[in-house]
Amino acid sequence: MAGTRYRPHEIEPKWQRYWQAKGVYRTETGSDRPKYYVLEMLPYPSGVLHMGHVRNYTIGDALARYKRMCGFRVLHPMGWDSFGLPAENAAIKHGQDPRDWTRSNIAEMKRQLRSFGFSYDWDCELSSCEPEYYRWNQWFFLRMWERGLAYRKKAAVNWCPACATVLANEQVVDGCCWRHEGTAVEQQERDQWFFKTTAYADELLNALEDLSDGWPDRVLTMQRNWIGRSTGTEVDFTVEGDGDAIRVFTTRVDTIFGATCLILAPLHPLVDRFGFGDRGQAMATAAATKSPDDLEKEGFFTGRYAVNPYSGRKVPIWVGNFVVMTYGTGAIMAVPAHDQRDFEFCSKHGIDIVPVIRPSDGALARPDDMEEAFCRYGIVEDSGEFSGMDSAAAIARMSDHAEATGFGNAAVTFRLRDWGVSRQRYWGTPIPMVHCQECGVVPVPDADLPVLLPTNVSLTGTGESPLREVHDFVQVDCPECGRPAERESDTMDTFVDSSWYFYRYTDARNSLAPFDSATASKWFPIDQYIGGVEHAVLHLIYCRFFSKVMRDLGLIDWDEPVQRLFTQGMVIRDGRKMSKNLGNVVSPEELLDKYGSDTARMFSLFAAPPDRDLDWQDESVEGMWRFLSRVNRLVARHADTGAEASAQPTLPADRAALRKLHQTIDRVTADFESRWHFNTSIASIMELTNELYARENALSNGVIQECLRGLVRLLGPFAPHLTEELWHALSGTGPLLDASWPKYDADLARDDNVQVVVQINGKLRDRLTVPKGLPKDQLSELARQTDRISTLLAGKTVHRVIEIPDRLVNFVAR
RNA sequence: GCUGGAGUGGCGGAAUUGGCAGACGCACUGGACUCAAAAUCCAGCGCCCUUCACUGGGCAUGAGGGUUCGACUCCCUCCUCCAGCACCA
Repeated sequence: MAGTRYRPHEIEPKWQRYWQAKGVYRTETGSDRPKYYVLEMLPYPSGVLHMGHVRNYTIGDALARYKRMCGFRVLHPMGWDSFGLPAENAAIKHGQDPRDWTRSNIAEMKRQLRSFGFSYDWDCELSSCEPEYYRWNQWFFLRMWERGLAYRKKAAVNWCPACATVLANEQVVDGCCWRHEGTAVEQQERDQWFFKTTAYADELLNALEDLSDGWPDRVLTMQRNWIGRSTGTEVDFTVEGDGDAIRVFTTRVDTIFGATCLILAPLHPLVDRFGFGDRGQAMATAAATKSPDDLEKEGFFTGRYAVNPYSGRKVPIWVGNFVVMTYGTGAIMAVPAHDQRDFEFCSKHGIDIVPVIRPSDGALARPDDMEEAFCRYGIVEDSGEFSGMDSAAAIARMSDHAEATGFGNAAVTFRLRDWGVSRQRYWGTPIPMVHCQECGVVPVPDADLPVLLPTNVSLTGTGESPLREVHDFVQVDCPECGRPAERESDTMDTFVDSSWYFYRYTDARNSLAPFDSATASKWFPIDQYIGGVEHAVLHLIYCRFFSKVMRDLGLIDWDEPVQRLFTQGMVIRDGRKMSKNLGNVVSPEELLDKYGSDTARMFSLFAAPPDRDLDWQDESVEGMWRFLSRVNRLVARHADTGAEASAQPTLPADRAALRKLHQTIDRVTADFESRWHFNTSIASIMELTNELYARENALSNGVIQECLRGLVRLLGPFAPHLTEELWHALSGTGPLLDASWPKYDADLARDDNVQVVVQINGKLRDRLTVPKGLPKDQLSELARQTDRISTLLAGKTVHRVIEIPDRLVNFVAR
């Protein structure tokens, strides 16, 4: 029975118990209803739900409920990204076991999620720190190893002193750690495991085009930039004296006759060979700790020369701090006349400037007059047989020439690097590899998976993997020769865990495989993925890479896992992102205690369109509480009347109420189907509520029942507890999710009369109420006859009449 | 520097296709109810001018220009803010 007071703290737990007892959110399988997979990014179990989570899950939950009511079978799962540093740091700080800490956080967060009433099917819950899950990380690692997609190499890697571990390139932000703003990332040489993401660089880039319908432009652009494909030419310069070649990559081979020196990256192997290894190291370290803006271009001459294969010109070999080892070939040709950075470097160090490109409408610059490089395309000069060509033609011909002569070729370079997955930390998936003196690097056989993460490890946070000290773990027999060997002690980046988890949801208890392909194919691709934009180039590239690998392993037969992606905005308060550090957080728990979850959900959807940042204002939450109370009171007054719902108008006001109802159905449905501007959906439901309040006593019983049932169902995806309560009171049945989404009736929604605006010379002068659909000439005739218009038009000549039926008449008059 | 997004009342925001700018909500003001308060209900609420009042008029969507009968919306120039990328050769 609906009470007259809105009491969320009574009804919310009641209906949560009811949903759980009835198994309302269990995923429906084996029906022929169309599928819909709605997924929210899984949280790290920090133990505290914050407003960002609530916003994310409220959007997903509204969509899941809407689709359910529209007749889809919906997969709406939730899990835990439960490996990672905070657990380990808590262990170091408070001496707590990471496993216990994580599990109790999960229990707490799950309780919070349940108290919000999100419609998750907890039967597919997964937690990445459990062996049942992470054994499949290891399984994927072995498959990638077999295909050469997982490999080990010594490399300069990003080292965060605060995390005491290595970071992937994607985890370095402005030269600092993504978790430790202000902690500069250092470069260290280490043996590391990598996943060969670059093997799919072209495909990852090209497939972005297919995603353009369902993914935000912002994310597509970010990924495009991150992959950073650029086309150019690779050219060998021969080192004088020892016949070695230095290969450079350039996008402007047309300028190569103007190359006046070569510049090597400080960590280029030749720098060491020339005897400047230490100096190069020092330079690399100094450069890595500064942002590009503050870095003066510095360098030194190696005393060696190389020969330009096109011109035969002998050029000095320098080392420069602005040349990056990890891009292109780690060496560049400097063309100071046509590249601004080279210009600055060469001017500073007294290296020749030789212009070879002139503007198509001008003359070749004189080196002494140049104040900056001329970087645009133009006409090639002083370049032997290529002189006189325009840049584009020269680039093509010169690349061909390099290839024909054998000193180079056209080439494509990517900014994307292979994904470094080694972490020198405890709380992650053990890498399933063994190092044997005899056999080298040997994979752990499938039959021996999972390689269990040992317990009772002493955690110090010193920088070496804590697992190195666990002798039972490290000392193993070589799987190949049986002799004593050492287990790999690095663990995997936790982004490995989240790269494929959404497949596991479809078959979460499978102990024979990561998932069953046939089962997954019943749900994939993910119809709608929802999460924060901060994962645009981390998770969202890694998971695309994983899907491509899985496809090549024959596990799936599609290319992309996520059909549509939605990135929600941040929650802001006092102009800043809500964060514990800034002390401006609103805890969802507080909100729950004060208003209940429906109010919190409604507000987080109403305050801003979901893709924009949400400005949190405490007073506005109060307004949402008032609205729900209003709905509750309205429905309570008409529940239990025994009246049947009827869409037949009998009283004069009935027609208007039904019209408003169907106009609202139209708007809310449209918002779900296209724009996702739930703030306007809720606004229109408020309008409907206001209208019903205003007409309440003038409506027939049948029509008011009809309108209320419509109202409650429209509100259902946003405020599930209150509407469940009201739906039971109105209809005597439930759950509301089994009720169908209200059907829009265009006839009922149609206005009989419309207000038409009358303008003179584009200025609003009068309004007119006319029957809808009134033809053009009749409309302007009526408009002309009104008192105001006829007065204003008197003595003027009407040159033109613009008529938009049902909207406006504009007299152009003088 | 490059790329993407945004700029509308005191505030969050609306205007879906070039057609009434400010829906809906917050805050505020006034009224009703009440012994009183809370809650609730009703009304008002961009700026300026005009009128005792009814009213009437002008201005206004970051700035300036353009296209159009008509521009928050399209085009050009510029400013500010947010985000991402960046000696990427």
